[in-house]
Amino acid sequence: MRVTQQDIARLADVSQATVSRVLAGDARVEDDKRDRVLRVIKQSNYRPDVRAQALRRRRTSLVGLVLKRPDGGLKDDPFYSALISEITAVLSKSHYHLCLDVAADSSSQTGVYDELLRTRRVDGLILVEPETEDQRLHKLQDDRFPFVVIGNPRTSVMHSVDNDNVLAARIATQHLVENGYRRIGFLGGPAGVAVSEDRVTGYRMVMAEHGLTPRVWTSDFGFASASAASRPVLDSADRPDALVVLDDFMAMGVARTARQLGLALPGDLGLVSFNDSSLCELVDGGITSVNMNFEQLVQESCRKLIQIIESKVPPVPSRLVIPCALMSRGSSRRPLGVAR
Amino acid sequence: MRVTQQDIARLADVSQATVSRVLAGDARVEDDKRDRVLRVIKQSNYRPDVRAQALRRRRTSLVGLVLKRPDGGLKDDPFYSALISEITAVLSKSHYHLCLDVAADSSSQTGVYDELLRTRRVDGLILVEPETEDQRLHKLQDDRFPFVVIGNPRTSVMHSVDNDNVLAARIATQHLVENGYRRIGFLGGPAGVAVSEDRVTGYRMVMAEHGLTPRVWTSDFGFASASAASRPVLDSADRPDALVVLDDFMAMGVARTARQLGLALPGDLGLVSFNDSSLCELVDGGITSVNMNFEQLVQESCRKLIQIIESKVPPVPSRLVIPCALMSRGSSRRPLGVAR
DNA sequence: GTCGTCCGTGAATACGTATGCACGTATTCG
DNA sequence: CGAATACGTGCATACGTATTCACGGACGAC
Repeated sequence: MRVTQQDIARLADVSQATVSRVLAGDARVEDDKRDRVLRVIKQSNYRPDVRAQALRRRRTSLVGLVLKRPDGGLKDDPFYSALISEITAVLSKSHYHLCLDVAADSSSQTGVYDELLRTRRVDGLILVEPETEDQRLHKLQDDRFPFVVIGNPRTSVMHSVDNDNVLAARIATQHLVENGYRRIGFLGGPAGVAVSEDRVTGYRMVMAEHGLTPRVWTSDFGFASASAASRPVLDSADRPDALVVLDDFMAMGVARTARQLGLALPGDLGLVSFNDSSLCELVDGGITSVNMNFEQLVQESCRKLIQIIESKVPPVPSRLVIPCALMSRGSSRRPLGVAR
Repeated sequence: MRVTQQDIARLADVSQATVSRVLAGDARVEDDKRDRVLRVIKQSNYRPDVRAQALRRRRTSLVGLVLKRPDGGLKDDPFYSALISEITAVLSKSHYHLCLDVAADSSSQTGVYDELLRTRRVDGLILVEPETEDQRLHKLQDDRFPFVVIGNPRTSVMHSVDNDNVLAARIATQHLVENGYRRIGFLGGPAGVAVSEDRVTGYRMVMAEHGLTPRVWTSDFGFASASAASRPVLDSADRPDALVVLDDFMAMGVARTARQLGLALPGDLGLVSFNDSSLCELVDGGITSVNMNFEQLVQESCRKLIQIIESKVPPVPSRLVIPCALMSRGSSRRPLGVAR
C-alpha cells in the first residue's frame, strides 16, 4: 500500500498538517518534531502524491507543447528534437515536466490545446510559430491562460521569444556580398511563414543598401522540394551566383541539384543557409549557415512561461529577440578570380 | 470561476452523483434527467478536471518516456522525433498523453524515472533500449509497475517489443553477397549496445553460411565518429569491398571518408545501413538501408503498455518482434565487372 | 393486501494534500 | 503581575470526482 502523510504523522506522533508543513519548509515547526518527521519520511521512503498536490494546489507542474505533424515531416526534422531536449532540460530545473502532443493538422491542433488546458492538465503552453491569425491566441488571451509564443506572433501583443530573423538574413546576405557575390537570390518557404518573410525582409534590406537587385523564389520545406524547386533557378541563363536558403535541409537539396548540374560550390554558386545544424557538415567543404541560437531561444521561452505561471511577471506582454552568429564554411568562400 | 459537476447538478436540478453517472455512461439514469444534464453540460461548456479525476481514479492518463541525452547528440537524431511522433499518435487515440523527460546521463535517467513513478505522475513507462543490467528493470518489476521495453531486454523476462535486428543484418549482408561483394565488413557501435550486437550476430551468420571471413570494427555513434573510425579501415591494403554500417548517420560518415579517399560508391565500396531515414537520399545515388518499421514498433509498444495499464493483459511477459525490409539504393549496386 | 425484489437517486464519503482557524503555551511589556 | 503578543500545533475543511450505501417507491408474486 502507498505511504501517505497520514502514515508519516502516525509514526512520528504528530498531525498530518505538521508533516505537510515540514515538507513545505515551514519555519515554524519545532526542531525535534521536524527531525522526527524527516527521519520517518526517510525510513518509509515517502514521496508526495502529485495527483493530490495538483488538485489541492491547482497546479499540475506540467507544461504543454503541441507540434504539427505534416505528413511524417516531423519525423526527420532535427529542430523538434533540439526543441524538446532543451525544453525538458529547463523545465526540470524548475520541477516542471513536459506534456507533449502531436496533432495531425492545424484544426486538430487547436482541439488538442483546448483539451489540455480546459481539463486543467497543464499549467501553461508553449506555442511554436503559430499561424498569423490563429484563433488559439485570442482564446488563450481571453482566458488569461499562461502561454508563450516561440516565433513572431505578428498580430496582437503577447509574450513571445523569437530569433532575430531579419538580422540573420542581413548577416547572411552581407557575408555573400563581402565575398564578392552580386547576383544573390533568396530561396524561401511557402507564403505566410513568418520566419521566411522576416528573412526575406533582411535580405532585401542588404541588397538595397548595395544597389543590387533582389530575386526571391519559394519552395516547400524539405530536402526534396528544395532540390526540385532550385533546378529551374540554377539551370537558366541568368542564374544567380549565390543563394540565401531558408534552412539547412533545403540548402542540402540545392547543393545536390547544383552538383547534378555540374556547378561547383562555392566556385559557381555561393550558398548560405540558417540553423547551423549538423547537416551542414555532410556536404564536402561544408555549408555556411547562420546559427540561430536555438538553445537560448528555447531556454528563454521556458523561463518566461514559468514566470508567467508563477505570477512573477506583470501581465505586460514582452517580446524577447535572440541574437545569432554566422558559421562560415566552404559553401560561401570567395570564388576564384574575384579580387578582394 | 471554473464549472464543476456541482454547478451542473444545481442547474439541472439533480445531484452531483447523477452528473458523474451520466458522464460515465451509466445506463441506470432516467432519460429525462440524463437529457437535462447533457444539455446543461453543453451549454455551460463543462469539462471534467483531470486533476480531480486522477486523484479519485488513481490514474493520471499519462505515460512516461525518458530519453538519454548524450552531449546534445539527441539534437540531430531523427529517431527520437519519429519515436515521439508515433507514441503520441497512438496514445491520443486511447486518451492518454505523453509525459516526456530528457536526462543527461544514465544515472539521472534512473532518478527521473523514479520520480515519475513514485510520485504517481504517470501510469506507465516506455523504456527505450535500456542497458543490459539496468537496475530500473528489476525495481519496476518488483513494484509491479506497468512498463514496456523497446529493444532487447536480454536478461529477465518482461514485456518488450523489438526490431528483428538479426534478420535485418542477415538481409543486409545477404544483399551484398548476392551483388558480388565478398570482403564484407561490419562497422558497429560501442560494446554493450544490444542493437549493434544483434546485428553483428546476423552478419556473422550469413558470412559463415557463405564461407566468408567476418571482420567487425566499432565506432561511436554519429556522423563524425564513424567518418573518423572508417578512415584507417578504408585506407589500408586489404580494405573491405563492402561495409554493413550500424545506422544511416554513421553510413553518411563512411560515405564521406570514402569520397575523400577517392573511393567510388558502389564501385569501390558497397554500403548498406539501417533505419532507412531520409538521410539516405542525401548522398548521390542514395544509400541502401534496411527499413526497420519504426512506426509499427512504436505502435505495438504503446498498445501493449496501455493493455498492461488497464489490466487487459495477464502478467505473462510477452516479446514481440517486428519485421523489416530492404530499401535498395545506389550504394550497394553490383560493382562493374562482376558477373552475375 | 402484504411482503420481497429491484431500481433510480441523493447523501455521504474517500482519494491525499494544503491551509484557515482556534486553542494553548511561552514570552514580552507596561 | 496581569495583559497582550507571538508562536507552535492540531482540527477541520476544501479541492472535484467516483462510488458506496441507504432510502423510497414501483412492481410482481402469492
